[in-house]
Amino acid sequence: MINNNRDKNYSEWYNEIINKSGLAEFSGIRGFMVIKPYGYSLWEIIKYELDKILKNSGHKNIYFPILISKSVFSKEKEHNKFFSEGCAIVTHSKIKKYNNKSIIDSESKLKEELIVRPTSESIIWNTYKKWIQSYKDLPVLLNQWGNAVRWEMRTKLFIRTSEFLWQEGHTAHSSKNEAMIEVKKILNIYTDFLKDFMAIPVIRGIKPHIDKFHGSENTYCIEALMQDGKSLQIGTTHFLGQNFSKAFNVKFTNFNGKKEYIWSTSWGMSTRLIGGLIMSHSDDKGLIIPPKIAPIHIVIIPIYDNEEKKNFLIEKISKKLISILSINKLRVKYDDRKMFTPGWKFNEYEIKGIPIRISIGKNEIKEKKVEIFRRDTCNKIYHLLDSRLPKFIIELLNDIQKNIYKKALNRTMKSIIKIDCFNEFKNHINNFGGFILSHWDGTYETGKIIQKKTEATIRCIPFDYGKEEGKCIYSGKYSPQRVIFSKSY
RNA sequence: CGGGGUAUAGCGUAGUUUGGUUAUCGCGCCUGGUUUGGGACCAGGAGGUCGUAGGUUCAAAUCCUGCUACCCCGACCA
Repeated sequence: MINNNRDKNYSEWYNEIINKSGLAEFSGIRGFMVIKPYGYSLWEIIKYELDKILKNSGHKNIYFPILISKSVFSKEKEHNKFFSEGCAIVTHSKIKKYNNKSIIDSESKLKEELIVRPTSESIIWNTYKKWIQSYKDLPVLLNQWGNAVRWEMRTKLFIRTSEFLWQEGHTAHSSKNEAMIEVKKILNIYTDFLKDFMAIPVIRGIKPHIDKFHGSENTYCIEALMQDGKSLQIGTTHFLGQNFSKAFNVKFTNFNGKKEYIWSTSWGMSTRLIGGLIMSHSDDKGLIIPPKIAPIHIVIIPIYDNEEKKNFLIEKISKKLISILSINKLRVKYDDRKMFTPGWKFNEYEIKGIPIRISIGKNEIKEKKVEIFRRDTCNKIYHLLDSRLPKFIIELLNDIQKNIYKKALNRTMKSIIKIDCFNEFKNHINNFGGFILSHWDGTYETGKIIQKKTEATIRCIPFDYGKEEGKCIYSGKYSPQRVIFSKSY
């Protein structure tokens, strides 16, 4: 049972879901998270599926060190300035005992401080310059799975933690056009991944310049709407232009024998995906996990009887069902622990968001059927214990996947609204949240004033909405198209 | 980083105002038994440097100070 109510206290509901489902907890060091077995198995599946897609699209994996020397880190000025505001710095290499206390050995001070990577552009571009000489070496399409550390002021499990796990792609291209294509291609890969695997609909767009990745020319993003009406930036891709190749002096010789700076991109999605997943789908009974990324698709719970004979039959039938489902590549768990009652187990797996639960007891044996519970709707279905059952379950999983997406899509689409009056805008954002399509004059100042007065920010200039000219909702000045406003995480 | 709040067994808590026996209760945990169709029941048991470091006092969970962590609000937020 989740005690907090989604509608009343969203933040505490979110924390309770994570705690009770066993996904993660804070570690005792501010902002750093322990990902527990169930949470990590979820991350492993997300990683496995996304990794497969990235490899299929021509990317290879690499691994760069977690530490970056201060001088390398400092070379690209804009990105350096920004990340310098909050990073972890390694300065010493030894600890010694002094008056029975552990203290840093000042003699072990490093000649040059090392930065725990907040992102890897600098070290990667410092290395790429050794790898790239000719147009024949291009494109470089690499991806890294790792962690990053950013000294965050205010943290929230999975949504913003001081250390997070992610993938960061870093590509090098011979032309601006090719780099632009890459940035948009990855954004579409992310969009499809969110839709097809995580069942999360997103809005694609470009970040206003005031909100782009520092060191990039442009940042593209996908934004997802959470159940409390706030937006979450769930993935980004950056067109870095020639900023990093110039900062690290990475040139290639083109077809005509002339030297040119390289065009580059970077892009990433992180453990924030899990936060978005929780806030998109879960309800007051716990997590709801789309089958495609569920660590367990089906849990089978035997309901025991007093009579040994019947128990034997229950187990025999359960095990047969498990083997059939496993052959169909379904992840099945059989929970025959006798120290927990069926009711206890039902609650447990509902909190954990397992898509399908099957109960088998004396009633099922008598009537040669099974009780099937689907987590997304909490409906119970009965199906005969026959050869059509595996197919039925596979189709049911597909249906659950679709239904979870449909629900999130309806919620998101229903929230999108065009507003042209500032008072109406203010009221709407406070009462309903959601995505608001309004005109903006494109200036930093107007964006800030609107944020101060409404708490809403410009999430993105969307690709798929609001392509008409108009007047800024606040200043009345010219606006080339509508942008997406919302409160956000 | 600023403002506010909190910290007592694995979790949730009483006790703190007004210092004074052996720190309260529930859940969980362990043992035995009966149970098992929506978080079972009975009996017995274990578990505490009261966040941490100091200070005041005959005496500190309780009063004072520093530190740390967590929660809420704000600032910040590829």
